[in-house]
Amino acid sequence: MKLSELNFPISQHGDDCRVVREILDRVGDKWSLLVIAALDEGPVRFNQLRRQIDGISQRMLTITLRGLERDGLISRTLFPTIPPRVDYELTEVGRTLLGPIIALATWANKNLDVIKDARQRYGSSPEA
Amino acid sequence: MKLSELNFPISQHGDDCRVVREILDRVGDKWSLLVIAALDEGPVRFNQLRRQIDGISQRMLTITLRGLERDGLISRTLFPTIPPRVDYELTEVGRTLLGPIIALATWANKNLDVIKDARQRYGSSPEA
DNA sequence: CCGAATCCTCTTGGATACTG
DNA sequence: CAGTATCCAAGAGGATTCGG
Repeated sequence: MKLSELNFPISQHGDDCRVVREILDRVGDKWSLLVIAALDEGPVRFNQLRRQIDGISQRMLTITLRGLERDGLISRTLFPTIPPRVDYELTEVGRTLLGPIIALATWANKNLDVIKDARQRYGSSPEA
Repeated sequence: MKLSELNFPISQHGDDCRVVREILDRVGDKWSLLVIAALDEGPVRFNQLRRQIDGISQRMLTITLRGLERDGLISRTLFPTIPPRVDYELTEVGRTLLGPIIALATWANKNLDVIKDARQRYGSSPEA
């Protein structure tokens, strides 16, 4: 399959761009895919997510979760207990994103070493 | 398949992150995937790419191409003619990325409308 | 525990002008 | 044609502090 076959309604020339771009604008940020990946196995609480993702700040976790909720990819459930408890969970739509993510992750697992090697060589060739 | 099954050598808890993150750090920028997509059908020259991608600046095209070349995803061929001519082409490794990209693009085509609708509703609920 | 608000820094990336 | 170099604006994102 060619990428150009994907944009039936939209483009004529190189607008393969548009579609790819629009996804990247959603999930291409620093944390979105990680949050989705972290929700792979079921509902998770806020601070649990925070520990799980490692490196994410409270602020960015909140922002990322809001964005994903806003786009209908995750759902937020508040238990009005004291202290409060909030569960985040993938929606039906959100779960369908796991496929592409796994495809990317699998690719990464296979090719990360190759890429790192390539970078090594590239970095050492200009000099010396 | 679960995402957690992917990280055989690396992690123990939520480090599903690492792998996904490392790819995103490579191709998650504003232009990399678009350049790769643009090279889908074969070798392309610099300014041809520039027109094809639409919106990319000369500077960013150069930077993006260097990065992808450095990582061994594309190859650069210089024809020392006057005026000079440079062809960019996906490498073997680079072509394998087309699969995951297409998976993402396909997902986007299916779900972009759903996402936009979700955002509409989300935006209108707080107020009113 | 969950989150909002403020501040401040660093990176990304666009515009422009110049070279071989 | 195919870049490189410089300048600059905008935004992403971290640290910290406060609130329910």
